[in-house]
Amino acid sequence: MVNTLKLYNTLTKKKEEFKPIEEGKVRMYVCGPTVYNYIHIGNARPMIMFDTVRRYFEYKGYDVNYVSNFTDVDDKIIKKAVEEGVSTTEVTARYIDAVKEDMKNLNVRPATVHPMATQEIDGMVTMIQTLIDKGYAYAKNGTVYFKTRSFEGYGKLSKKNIDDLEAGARIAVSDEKDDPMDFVLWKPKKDGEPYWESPWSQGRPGWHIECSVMSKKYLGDQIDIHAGGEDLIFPHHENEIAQSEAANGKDFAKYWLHNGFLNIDNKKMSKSEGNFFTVREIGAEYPYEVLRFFMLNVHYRSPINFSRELMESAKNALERIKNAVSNLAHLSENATEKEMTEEEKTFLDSVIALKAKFEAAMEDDFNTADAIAAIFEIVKTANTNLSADSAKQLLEETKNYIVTLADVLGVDVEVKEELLDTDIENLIQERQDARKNRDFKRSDEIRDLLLEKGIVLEDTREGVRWKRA
RNA sequence: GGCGACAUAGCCAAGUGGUAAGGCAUGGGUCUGCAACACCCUGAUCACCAGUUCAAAUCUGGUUGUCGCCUCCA
Repeated sequence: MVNTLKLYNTLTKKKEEFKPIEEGKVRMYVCGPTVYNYIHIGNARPMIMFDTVRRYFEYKGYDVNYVSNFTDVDDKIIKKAVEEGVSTTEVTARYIDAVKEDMKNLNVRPATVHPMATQEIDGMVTMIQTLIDKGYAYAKNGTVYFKTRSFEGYGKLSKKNIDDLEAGARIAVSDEKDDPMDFVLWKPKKDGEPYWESPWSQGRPGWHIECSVMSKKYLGDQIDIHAGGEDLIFPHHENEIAQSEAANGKDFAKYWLHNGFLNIDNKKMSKSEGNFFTVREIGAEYPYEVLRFFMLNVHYRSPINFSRELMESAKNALERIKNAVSNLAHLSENATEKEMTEEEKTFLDSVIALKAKFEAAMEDDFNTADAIAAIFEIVKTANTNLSADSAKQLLEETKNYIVTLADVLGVDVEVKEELLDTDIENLIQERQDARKNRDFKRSDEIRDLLLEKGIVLEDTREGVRWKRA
C-alpha cells in the first residue's frame, strides 16, 4: 500500500504524512453529539466530513475502526427531561434514534461502535481512580477534580498556557478547587438527578472523561486519529489529552483533526444562539445528498456559510454529475461491443489521470473541493467526447469511475433502475406516436402532464429518456 | 485582555514562489418541432501598503475588515 496521505494535525499545526500505528489499520475516534435535541446542520458537518475520511481510507484498503460516542448524560439532558416530565433515558433514546436516522439520510455510515456514556461508567470510575492514585486528581466533598497543573503538557493542543487562561477566566471560581483551572471528573448528584455509585459519591461523570475512557476501551491507549469540531479543541480535547496521557502514561492520539464551523450570516450556528436549522428541516427542503455535497464543496477546515442560494447552487452542480452518469448509462445501452480504438484508449488514460488527480486531492489533507473539481473534469470530458458510437466498454468504465469517486464522498450519483407505471409508460408511448405524427400540441400536453407527476422527459438521438424531477 | 484563523470573478471555491482549477448564476450561439440534457463563446491580476526575489495570490512586516476560541457547544 503506497501511502503519501497527508493530513493537518492541530497538535503540530502542520500537515503530516499519515503513518498508522498498526500497518493497514486506522483507529479513529470522533466526538459525537450530546443527545438532548435534534441535531442541526452544523453538528452534521463533522459527521459528514469524517465519514468521508473514513470512506477514503477504506477506499485505499485500510481497515478502519471508527468509534463515535453519544453523550447521554449531561445537564441539558436532565433539564429537558424535567421540562417534559419524562426520564432522561426516554429523552436520550428518542434523540439517539433521531441522530441515527439523520445519519442514514446523510449517507453517514454507522460507526464500528457507538458507545454511550451511561454504559461505560465502570470504566470511568476506574480511570478516575487511576488518576487519583497517580496524583493527577483529588476528591473533595464527593467531587473529583483533575489537577491541571500536574500534567506537564497541558495546553499543547490549544496552544494556551495555564496562566493566560487563568487571567482571562470568565467563570466564577469555585473555592473548592485547588486551582481555578482544575476541571471536574466526577460530580455528586443533586436531588432527582440520575446517578451511579462511586467511591467518592453517588453521582455522574464529567463530560471529558467519557471520551478518554471509551476511546481506550474500544481503540486502545493510543489511537491514530481523534476528530471533532474546532470548538472542542479547548477545553474538551485538551482535557482528554491530559486525562488519557496522565492515566495511560502514553501519547494519546497521533493526529488531531478539527473541522471548521458551519455559519449562518457569517456567524457560528449554535443551539444556544438559536440561529440554527436542524438536519431534518433542511432535509425537508432539499434532498439530503445535496446537503452532504454542499458541505464537501469547501475544505473541511474552512468555515462554510450556509444559505438557500448556495444549496440551490450545490443542487444544480450535483445534478450535472448525475446527468452525465445518466447520459453515459443511456449511451452505453445503445452502444455496441467493440474493441476500443487507440484514440479511445488515450481517452480512458486521461480519465484515469483525473482519477489520480482526485486521489491526490484527497491525500492532501482531504481536499474535497479539489477532488470534486476532478470529478467535474471527468464529467466535462465525457460529455464532450463520448457518444453512442463509443465503445461500450469505454462508456461503462468512464461511468464507473464517476460513480466510484462520488461514492468515496458518500454521494450516490448512480441512476436507479426503476419501473414506471404502465399508465405512464403508455403516456410516453402515446407522446412518441404523437411526435411521429407531428402532433406537437398533444405531445407537449403529455410532457406537461408527466412533469406534474414529477417525471421529466428528454428526447435524445437514442430515444426518449425520463428522470425524476 | 490573551491566543488563533481568514480576506481570490456576480456568488461559492481550489491554488503556498514561475504570470489564476472547478462549480453555480448571467448574456450570446449550436443541437432540438419546441423544451430539457449537452456543447461552444462570455468574466478576476488574487483587501490595501511596503519589502524580499530574476519572478509573489503564494514569503516578510504593517494597515483595514470579518470570524472563532478563552463558558456548554460540531
